[in-house]
Amino acid sequence: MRFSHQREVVREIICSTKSHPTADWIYSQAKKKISNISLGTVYRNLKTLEEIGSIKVIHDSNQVRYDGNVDGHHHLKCIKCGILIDIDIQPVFNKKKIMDEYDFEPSDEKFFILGKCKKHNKQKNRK
Amino acid sequence: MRFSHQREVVREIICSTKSHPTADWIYSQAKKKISNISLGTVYRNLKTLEEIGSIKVIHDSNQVRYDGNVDGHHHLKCIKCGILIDIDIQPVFNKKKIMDEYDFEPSDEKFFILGKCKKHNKQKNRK
DNA sequence: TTGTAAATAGTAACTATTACTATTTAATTT
DNA sequence: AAATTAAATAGTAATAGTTACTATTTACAA
Repeated sequence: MRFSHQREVVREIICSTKSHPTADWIYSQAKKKISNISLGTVYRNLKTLEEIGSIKVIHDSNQVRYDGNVDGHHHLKCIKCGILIDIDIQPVFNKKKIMDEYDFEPSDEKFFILGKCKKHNKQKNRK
Repeated sequence: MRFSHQREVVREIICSTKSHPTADWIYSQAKKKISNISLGTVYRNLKTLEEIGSIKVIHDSNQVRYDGNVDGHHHLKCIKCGILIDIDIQPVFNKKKIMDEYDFEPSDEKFFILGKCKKHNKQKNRK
């Protein structure tokens, strides 16, 4: 694949935030560096970057978000403000039951925990 | 809320299948019963039915699907054919760690297991 | 029955994404 | 260093999925 300045800018924007941005936000940030960058270019490069494993796509309800953290991890999602937070825990499940009962061969998991983030829970003893 | 024949038809279509249909498929089925039903009516009723808890919405990659099974359950997804299969297992995770380390108050979970369904795995001793 | 507000059908509008095409550019060859 | 070439781009048009709008219909209460 040929080097592309636009692709590098898009990649850097995604990999330098933990905010799980949308295509539109990435586009607005990219325009700060390349004022005439095209939205189509952003979308094309998002797809390319995902294909080569530089970023991951998160389907968060009806929004598509992008994640520069490509290590296996999962997410907390606040039901009040919608923020997505990376977590490094792995859910445990009965793999044998899945294979035996459903005749299914698991290879990956996507796990979302919904709830209230620190700004929105009712915890009393907050610092 | 007022009774609506259209809403009942939509609900019945969703609740009588395990196929996790899309809005479009529901619309095509609904037309068999009410030939001039409007797609807008289908969408409006999908939203209403979700709000009153009669159905659930599943965000499956870039597709929106509807589920008549409203009991807490999760899904297997085949990476070959895309089929979604209901599973009645619950993932186990370290809730205390989530609360302590992330200051997050979990209330619900969404869990997808990706892999190969019985039609697409490599199991030898199939019946 | 009649009155009414909710729900509908049909259509237009909107949003996110992809497709198209002439031009530009990275990288290779001379 | 200039010429070559195919990949990538900018700008625009098209598409798909969904929501908004409005005149008409319908459930149901008075």
